Amino acid sequence: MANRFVQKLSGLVDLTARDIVALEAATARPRNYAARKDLIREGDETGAMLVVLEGWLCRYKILPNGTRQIMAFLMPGDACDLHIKLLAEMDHSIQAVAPARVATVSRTEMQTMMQDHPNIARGMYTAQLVDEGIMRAWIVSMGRRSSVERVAHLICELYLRARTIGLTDDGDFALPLSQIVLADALGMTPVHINRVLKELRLAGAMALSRGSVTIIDAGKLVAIAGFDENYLHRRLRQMT
Amino acid sequence: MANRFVQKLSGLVDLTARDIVALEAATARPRNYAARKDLIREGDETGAMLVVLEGWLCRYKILPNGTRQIMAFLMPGDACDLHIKLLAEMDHSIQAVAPARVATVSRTEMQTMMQDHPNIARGMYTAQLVDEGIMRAWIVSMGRRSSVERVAHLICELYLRARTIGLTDDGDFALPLSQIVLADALGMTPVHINRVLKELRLAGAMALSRGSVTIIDAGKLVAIAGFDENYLHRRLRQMT
DNA sequence: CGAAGGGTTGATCAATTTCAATCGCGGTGG
DNA sequence: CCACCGCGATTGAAATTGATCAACCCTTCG
Repeated sequence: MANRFVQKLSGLVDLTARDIVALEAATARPRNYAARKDLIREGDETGAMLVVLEGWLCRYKILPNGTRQIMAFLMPGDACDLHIKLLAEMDHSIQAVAPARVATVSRTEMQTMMQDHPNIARGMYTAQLVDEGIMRAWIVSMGRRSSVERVAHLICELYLRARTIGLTDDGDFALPLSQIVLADALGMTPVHINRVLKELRLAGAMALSRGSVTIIDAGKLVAIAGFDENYLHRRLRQMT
Repeated sequence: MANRFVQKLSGLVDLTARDIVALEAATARPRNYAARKDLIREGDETGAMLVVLEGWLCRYKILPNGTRQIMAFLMPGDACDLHIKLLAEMDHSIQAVAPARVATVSRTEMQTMMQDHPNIARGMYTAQLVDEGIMRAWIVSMGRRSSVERVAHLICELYLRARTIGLTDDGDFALPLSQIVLADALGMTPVHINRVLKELRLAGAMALSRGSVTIIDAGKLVAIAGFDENYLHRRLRQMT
């Protein structure tokens, strides 16, 4: 099975065979985590950078009133928190939302690799910029989109991200997220998520069941979401 | 008047006299922008990094339905989009919300400075991590806080950020944001912002008028917001 | 002096949450 | 093997939050 980290970076920059060897070596000893297992908790001292090879993680925070907000999903190929060692402690937690295989790369290891492999450095910085764009898109969704638009937008985003790392099968892809997790990510109640999903299904746009999404009518879904993929910056090869 | 960029970075890392000279040289030729002036528009080719010296900017995006969402405020000392040249085009716009004085630093200039001044490099990466934490906090606010909590939380954040660069005067600070701008930042309507501000004033927590905020009872405001300053990472000196 | 842009308030409306109940499924212990 | 349990999914009805619509006021600025 392909190394998703290599696959993702090679979608952002050109990698040489040497670069690929280095990336594979750095992620050669992954660990497995069960769903719902916390990898890092808010308040923990900062540690190594994580690289997701299989499965899904999320960043989240629990509020004083007990509600939870998910701020990001990390799927295979995604890395989190380059340079994180510069901060003293984590301001949020990271959890596996589905069974995951995750490699850890220490800051020094990463720094050495980035010094020796400028393509990798460029790729990492680019990935970080894209992740920031994704966060901004989430802010926009939460602030100014209705619940239906919000759900549709998130599915569009996740579908495209999954597709660039080869995890989609035509209009289908595995989405190992319960409606409760979706609710925590979109700032809604599980009850309302359920109604919105029904609406999208009846509209013939998409259907979610047993851990996988079927895009029934992509055009319709994109129209409902008001989705513009520019923030995912998928056309990078031609830049300097 | 102190160079706010220097002031901000020296709150994150120790700077030598040489570092400070380099930073001052890099920001020596700022330009002035009137309120509401766009510095960068969505779709523009990416350019230099901006450094705010005086005044306030915001990042924002206009949706198809004409509404606007602000995703970040940039105050004096804040820099935006280190490495931005790695992306082909901007996925959002940046505008002055108040009259601003802004320096631009090209990517090569910045790279040279970071190579020659490791402290500056550490400071820039740290600042970027903090900015990401701020974005995540905004996602949490939009997703899981009520309108009163949201307003209170934003004011707490802006107050602390302003204080670390020396822009506060006891419980007072200049907040050059109209209620309309606040509404665009918090995903609410101006009408509702107005009612929430009234509520906070009547509760004796804070008051906003003519471009400045007075924190009447900080404890009360923090309690209403459920504010935890950890995400601003203000105690960094002791790290490696 | 007049116009424009914010700020303020009231009344009504719509979206989403809350509360409550039921259903279905996979896993577990007997 | 089967009854039971717990969690997620689903649906209905009531309650609440925040949006919308519509004035009016005040200050600033040309």
